[in-house]
Amino acid sequence: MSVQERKQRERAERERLIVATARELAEQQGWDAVTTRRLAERIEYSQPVLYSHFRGKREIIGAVAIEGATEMAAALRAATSAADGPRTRVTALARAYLEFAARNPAVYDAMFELDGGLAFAHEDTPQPLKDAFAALLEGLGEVAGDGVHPALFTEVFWAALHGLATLTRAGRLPPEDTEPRVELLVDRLAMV
Amino acid sequence: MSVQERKQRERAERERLIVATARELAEQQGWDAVTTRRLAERIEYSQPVLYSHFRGKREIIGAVAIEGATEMAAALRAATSAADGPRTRVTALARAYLEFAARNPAVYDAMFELDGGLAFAHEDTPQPLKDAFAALLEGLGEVAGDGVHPALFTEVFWAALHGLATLTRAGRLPPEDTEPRVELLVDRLAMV
DNA sequence: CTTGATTGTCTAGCGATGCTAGGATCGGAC
DNA sequence: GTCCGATCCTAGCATCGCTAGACAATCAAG
Repeated sequence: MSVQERKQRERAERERLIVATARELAEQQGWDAVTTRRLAERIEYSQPVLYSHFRGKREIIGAVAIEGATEMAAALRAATSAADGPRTRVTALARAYLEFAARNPAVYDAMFELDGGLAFAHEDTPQPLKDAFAALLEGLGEVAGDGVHPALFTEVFWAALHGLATLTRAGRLPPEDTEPRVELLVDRLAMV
Repeated sequence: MSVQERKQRERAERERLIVATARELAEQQGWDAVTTRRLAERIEYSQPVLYSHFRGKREIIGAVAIEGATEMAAALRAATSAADGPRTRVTALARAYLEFAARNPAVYDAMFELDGGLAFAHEDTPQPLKDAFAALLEGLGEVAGDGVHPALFTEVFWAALHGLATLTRAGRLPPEDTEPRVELLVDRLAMV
């Protein structure tokens, strides 16, 4: 039995290596540079090995997205738990979100811009994605205001953050004024 | 001279045909289906003809984006001019924006999701793009609130709309609650 | 220890992509 | 009628995601 277990471990290890390498390559040179050939060469295996772990490139992107969602949830919770008072918490959450997007552009793309073949807003949505939204909800629900459903408020606030993140990174918004934008957003949207 | 003029006219006409066909094909089957071969076949010319008009596929996407920006600006102005009172205007603007994105997904992608090789937030930004932002500014500047720069307010409001548009279309947000989201956004962000 | 089968991996190749070089063809100018 | 330049197409390159089939390593059975 031990032999099979070892093989399973090695297989899982290699799968992690694939995901980590894809992510690294995407962060370094963009997702366009993440071709199955280059990826295979970097992990020092041949192309078909990738397909014994994932159904295709989409699933690899999806795996990076899930990994990213886990990290984002942790980053958001770390930011909110270090702040006291609803207003401070929301601001910290917003900054943490935008910083995560700015520091991990490829991961953010995998989560929200690219097609990773993941389900959203369904029951079969992967747990890490649900959890990332839950982390948003935890920090934002308390400032939704009277008579406003926390989930609805979170969706709107999240959409605003997502818009700021993507438009800024795509060069549609000048990056200098990020801070006043965040303050305006929190000032107006959050009922504190 | 007349011969040259006719040829120029025909050339311009063919260029319009290329852009219109690319847009049509993208709306019908998505941008992935817009390959240079398929596009060439539809306009009944060979592939290289495309490259005598555009530097590459990116520039074709960019041309669709510019065309879309012109239309969006017109749609936004039509919506705001038909409404009276700041509050009604902003709501109409938001609805018009989201409706444009929902009804012209491929064009919206060309403008904001794909790389059309266009400059943004610079002096060499194409005029239609500047004008679309100007249309937003016209409708939103008056509700920025005291001490808030209209351009900054417009950026934030726009980012929120963009986030709603993209997250909804990508299936990240359930589409049913679009209307309450818009109302919440206008309620909170606009100082009316 | 040998054998046979199963598992794992690689080489080679398919169709499709964006893009380009070089030859053919057509039309206007003399 | 003849030439020349502009215009367009055929053919091809490198690269893409993905897969079939050959090959080698590994393990259980005799």
